[in-house]
Amino acid sequence: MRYSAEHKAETHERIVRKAAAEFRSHGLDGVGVADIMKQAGLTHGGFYAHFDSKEALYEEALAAAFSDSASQYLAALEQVPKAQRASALAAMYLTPLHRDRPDRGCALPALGSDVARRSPKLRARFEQGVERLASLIQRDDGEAARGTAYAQIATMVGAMLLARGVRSKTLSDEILASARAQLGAPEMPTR
Amino acid sequence: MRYSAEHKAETHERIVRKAAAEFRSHGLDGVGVADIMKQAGLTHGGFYAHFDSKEALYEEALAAAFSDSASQYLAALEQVPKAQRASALAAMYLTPLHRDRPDRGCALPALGSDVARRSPKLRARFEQGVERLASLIQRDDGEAARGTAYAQIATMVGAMLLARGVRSKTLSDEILASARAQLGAPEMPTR
DNA sequence: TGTACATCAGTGAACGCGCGTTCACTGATGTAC
DNA sequence: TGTACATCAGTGAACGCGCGTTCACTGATGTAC
Repeated sequence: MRYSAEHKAETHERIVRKAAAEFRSHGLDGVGVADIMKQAGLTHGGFYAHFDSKEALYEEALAAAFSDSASQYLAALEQVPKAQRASALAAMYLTPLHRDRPDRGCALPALGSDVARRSPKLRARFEQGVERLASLIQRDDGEAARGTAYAQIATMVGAMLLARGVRSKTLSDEILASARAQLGAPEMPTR
Repeated sequence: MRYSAEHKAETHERIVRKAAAEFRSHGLDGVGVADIMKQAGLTHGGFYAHFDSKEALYEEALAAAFSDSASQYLAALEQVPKAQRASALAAMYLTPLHRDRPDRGCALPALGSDVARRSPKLRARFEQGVERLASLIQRDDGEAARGTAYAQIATMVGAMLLARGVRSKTLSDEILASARAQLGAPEMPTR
């Protein structure tokens, strides 16, 4: 059955979106091509009409994950005065909801350990995600501002990583709370 | 060929040590039982004389990884006045050498994303690693001190995660440097 | 003390399963005439 | 405008490979007598 070009583009995007969620939930090795295709309502054989390899999907899915979360944060931060954006981002980021829903959250803590061992191409995508998140909270483009932004992103990402890895919910909450406090994030975050 | 009890214990420890290094380098799914046994100078069949399953090895290897790095840091920090220990740990931790040698480094950034999706048992081990690292820099046992310690660990772990994930060496160095600056770490770290 | 037997760490072949990828095929729709 | 052919997204079986795990076997050493 032949389909139109728009139909193909839609299908392609649907696969990428599902993959972006599944990879963040279960890791790059934790989901198979067949799983993802099934989630997109297709059979596994058709995968290669859309992608050269699973690796190619990694790249698109990672980019999609960053686009999702970045635009989410961007929309919310637009309504916040520049001076408060850094702490507002921390407040949005460091929530129990974000911890408990990695499939919809930031790909940095979800896939960081994994991506560090993958291809330079994939790490270049990861890098774009880091830069994008950092750019949300840079007040100006001085060197010092860049440095501060990276350190804050590191705190956010590290806190999320630890909060997800730890077994005790109490400790997990405490880790998020202490990172929020460190970054001057308001107590009860919006969103 | 039968061996003495000490021989068995030595072999067991050798397997665990190799596993601790290999898992940190290549991830829990990135190394097979056969790889590890080969590294320990044995064949894969003998694995089950030492461990019930690969999962059991995960647990021992993670504990061993934390013991290694914790005792390493502990020895160095003993010679540092209590008030400077937090920044001294940051200086030791946030080095290019640590970034480039995950096999000998902290398991938190190396395996965090992975462990977050594993069994509660494994996450309990991970939690012990977090507590251990945090305890190195707690000045007293007040609640505030605990919180500060967690936030600092998060910054260190997050910075290492990002520094390893990013493709550009320049950016990677910059991330480490900004986290060091954030944590008041001396410029040229020992070790 | 010397001897026969039991033990069990380690070997290497084999099993079963899942996964990425390939391939022959389908059939609805676009295109050429 | 109508018709024959070409295209190609999607199907589902199959392939090949790696991996965790099992198993029959080995043989040096500990133990019982």
